[in-house]
Amino acid sequence: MPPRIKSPEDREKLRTSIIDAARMLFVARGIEAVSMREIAKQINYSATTLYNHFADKEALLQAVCDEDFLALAGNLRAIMQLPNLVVRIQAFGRAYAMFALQYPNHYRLMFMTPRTPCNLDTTKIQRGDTEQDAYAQLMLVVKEAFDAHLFKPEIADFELIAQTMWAGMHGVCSLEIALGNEIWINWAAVETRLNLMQTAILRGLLIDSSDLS
Amino acid sequence: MPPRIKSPEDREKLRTSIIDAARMLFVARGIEAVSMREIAKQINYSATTLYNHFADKEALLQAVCDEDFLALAGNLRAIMQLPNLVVRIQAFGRAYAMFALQYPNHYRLMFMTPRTPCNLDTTKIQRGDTEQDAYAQLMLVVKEAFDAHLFKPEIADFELIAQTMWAGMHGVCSLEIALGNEIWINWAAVETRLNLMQTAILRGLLIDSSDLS
DNA sequence: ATGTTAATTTAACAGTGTTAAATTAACATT
DNA sequence: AATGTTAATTTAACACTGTTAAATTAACAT
Repeated sequence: MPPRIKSPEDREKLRTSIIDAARMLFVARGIEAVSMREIAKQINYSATTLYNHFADKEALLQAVCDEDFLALAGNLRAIMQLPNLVVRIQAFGRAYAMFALQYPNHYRLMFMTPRTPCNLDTTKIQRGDTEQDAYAQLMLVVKEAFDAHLFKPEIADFELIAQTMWAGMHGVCSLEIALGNEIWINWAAVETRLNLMQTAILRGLLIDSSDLS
Repeated sequence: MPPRIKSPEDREKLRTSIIDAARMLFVARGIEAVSMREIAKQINYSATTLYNHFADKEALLQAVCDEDFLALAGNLRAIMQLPNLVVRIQAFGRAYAMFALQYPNHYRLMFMTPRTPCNLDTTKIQRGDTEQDAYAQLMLVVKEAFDAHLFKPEIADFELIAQTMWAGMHGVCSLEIALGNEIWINWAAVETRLNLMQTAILRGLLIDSSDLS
């Protein structure tokens, strides 16, 4: 039996240790294959203790996801500094894809699993904050290129452009995660697929795509 | 207690009635929310009876998916007759997306859920058969356009082209299914996203994209 | 030493997928 | 017609799941 925790700091420590244990197991073996009891055992607590910190498994999942969204946003922040707008967009998409393929179980949790829509009250991510929200970052990058009139003028909505580029990279990544091992598909290398997706979409959207990879 | 079934024909009938019940429940409420007991009750059998026809829940799932792959391929077969190659490709992608959005739980099962790779022995789909396999159909359509030199010459692999177009449409559909209700995303209408995805990719891949939608 | 509070656990509930064993209906054989 | 055989079906159970009410128990204040 572990020593009781009273101070708010230690309580917070326990909370994050639960999240970390949950993440480790989720990433290693997939979400639904991991039980609350296993997570608890990992940190030498009883399963019921988890319910003192999270309403239910879903809430714990949400907390894990929140941290991961923050991590993704952190990864992408450096890229936002690249001077050339098109290069920046390309690097942005590439970094996003690397995150997806490096942590497939994670990515599945975050972007491939329908769940009850994110509760904006319980989440700790400031949506729309370009420091914390990868989607807001994407929007920023695309809007800048949009304002610089890099995109074909018949496309009036920069958010639509952003969502299309997102969907393109997400399509490659999620197919790779879900069906990458199916032998009846003669997959090209995933890097090749990512490259073609990106250049194809950019060629389709940009006015001048003469110097794409 | 239902009358016992002896003849192979009735056995087959029962088998498909299990599959149909499973599909109905899966589509209505999602995969993991449906139990074997529920499926059994739907057809007034005991849960154990299902295990006389399917090794486990996974095998039953596989059987449901198989029939759905066939249905999808059936949907697409009519489109293969369209004379204009580019129009055919566009209609193909659109029909694929309609299938995805009309049966999201289904689609999730088929294309968004990683599972042990399809067992080619137990599946009844003839992979590569353009009558049964939607992927083979896509390959056929794209190859025809490829052989007609409609695509930019620097892209040497027609299968890569097909996989990219697939990933594009899949990206829009799967994001819609997984995150379509998230309120922190200001989604454009899904039809609009599908349209832009298709024209953008085709503009990026085709030599002559002057008369796209 | 006693009482209070809250962190933690134990024990339980209703559910899950799955299986061994027991039923029982339909058939063939005597 | 009575019996035996086969296999379809069910009952009962196992080990697990998420979750919660109730019982513990450690740390604090009085």
